[in-house]
Amino acid sequence: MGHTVGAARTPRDRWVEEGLRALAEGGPDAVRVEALAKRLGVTKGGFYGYFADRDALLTALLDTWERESTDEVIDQVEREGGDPKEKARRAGMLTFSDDRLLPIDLAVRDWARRDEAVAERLRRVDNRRMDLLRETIGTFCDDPDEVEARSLIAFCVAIGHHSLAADHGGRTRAEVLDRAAGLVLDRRPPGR
Amino acid sequence: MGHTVGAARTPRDRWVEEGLRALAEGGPDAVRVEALAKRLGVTKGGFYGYFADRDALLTALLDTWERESTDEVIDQVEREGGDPKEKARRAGMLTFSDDRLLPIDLAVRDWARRDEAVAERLRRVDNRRMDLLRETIGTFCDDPDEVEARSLIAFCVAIGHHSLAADHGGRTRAEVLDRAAGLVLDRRPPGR
DNA sequence: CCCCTTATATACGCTGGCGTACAACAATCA
DNA sequence: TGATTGTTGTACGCCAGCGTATATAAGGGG
Repeated sequence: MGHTVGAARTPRDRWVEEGLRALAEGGPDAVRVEALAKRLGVTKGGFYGYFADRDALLTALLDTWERESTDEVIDQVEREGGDPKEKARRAGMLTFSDDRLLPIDLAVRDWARRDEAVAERLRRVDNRRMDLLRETIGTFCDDPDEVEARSLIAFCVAIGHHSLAADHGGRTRAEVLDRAAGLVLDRRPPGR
Repeated sequence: MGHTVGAARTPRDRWVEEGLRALAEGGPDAVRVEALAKRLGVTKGGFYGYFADRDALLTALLDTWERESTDEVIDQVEREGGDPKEKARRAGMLTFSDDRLLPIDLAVRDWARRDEAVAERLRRVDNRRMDLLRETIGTFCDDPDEVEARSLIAFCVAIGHHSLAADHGGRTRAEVLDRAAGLVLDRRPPGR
C-alpha cells in the first residue's frame, strides 16, 4: 500500500498542494478528488494509492497547514533572531501577509465552526500564535490582563480585517491598519 | 407562478427561515432544497412555487439577512434612543450577541470571499455598521484617523473573536473582551 | 530486451441532489 | 356540495462526485 518505489508522475505532495489551493479558494467542500485530478492534468487513478479516501486527504491538508503555520514559521522566525517585537512582526508577515497561508487559514477558521476536530487543531495553532503576541506585548506592558487584552485585539484585527468589507473614507486599508497597529502595539501612558 | 391565494401550509417565509438556519450551520453549500423540506416535514413539492431554483432561495436569504442586520437593527436602536455610545452598544448586542444573526453573519462573511455579489452586500452592511462605530468613537476622540483606526479595531474584534480559538490562561473570553473594549472604546489621554 | 513493479487511465455502480411533470389533495366560494 | 384554485406528494431524468476493479502504459533491474 502506498506508492514507494517508482517515480510517480504525480506524487502525494502535489495532491496535497492542489488540495490546499482548492481549500483556500472554496473551503473543504471544494476539495473534490476529480476536480484536483483535472487541475493536475491527471485522472483520479493514482489518488487512491496515496489516500484511503477523500477524508484522508482532508486530514493531510490539515496536517500540512498546521505544520506550515506553526513549526515552519516559528523555526524561520527563531532562526533570524531579533527582539520579541521584531519576531512577532515577522511571524505575522509570514502567516497573515503570505497569500499562500492566509486564505488557507481563513478557510480553516470557518471550517472549525462546523468540525470539532478542526477546531481543536485551530486551538493549538492559535495558542502558539498568541504566545508570540503575549511575549511581544509583555515587553512594554506590565499588567498581564492588559497584555492579554491587547494580544486578543491584535490577533482579531490580523485575522478579522480580511473579512471586513467596509471602506474608510479616502483612506487605504493599509493606512488604517498601520494606525491601529500603533494603538495596540506601542507603549503608551497608562490609560484612563 | 407564485402562490397567492390559498393559505399555504409551508409559506415562503418558512423556507427562508429554514434556509437561514442551514446557512448559519453549514454555509451556502449546506442550503439544500430537499434537506430543508425534510426539516420542515414536507417534500420539495411546494418549494418551486416560491422560488425559481435553489439560487433564488440563496438570494432571498441574503435579502433577509441584509434587511434584518441593517434596517431592523437600526430602526430598533433609533427607536429606543440614547447617546451614540449606548446606541452602538445596543446595535452590537443585536448583531453580535444574537445567536440568530451572528452565525449567519459569519457564514456570509466567508461566503463573500468567493462570491463578488455577496461581497458587495457585505460591504453595504459593514459600512453602515462602521458608521455607527465612528459616531460613537467620534464623541471622545478628535483625530479622524484615530477614530477610523479604533472603529476598525472594534469591528474586527467583534467579528474576529468568534473565530479565534485560543485560550486565555485562566481568564474567560468575556473578561478579556471586556478589558479590550475598555482599551478601544474609552476616552484616554492622547497616546505616546 | 524482457519482466516485474508501480502509476495512471478507463469503465462501472452507487448515492445525493436539482429541477420537472403530473397526480392527489385541501380549501374557498359560489 | 361542486368547481376552481392553489399547494403538496410522488415519480422521473439528469448530472456530479465517490470509491472500486481492471486494463494499460512506463520505468528500472536482470
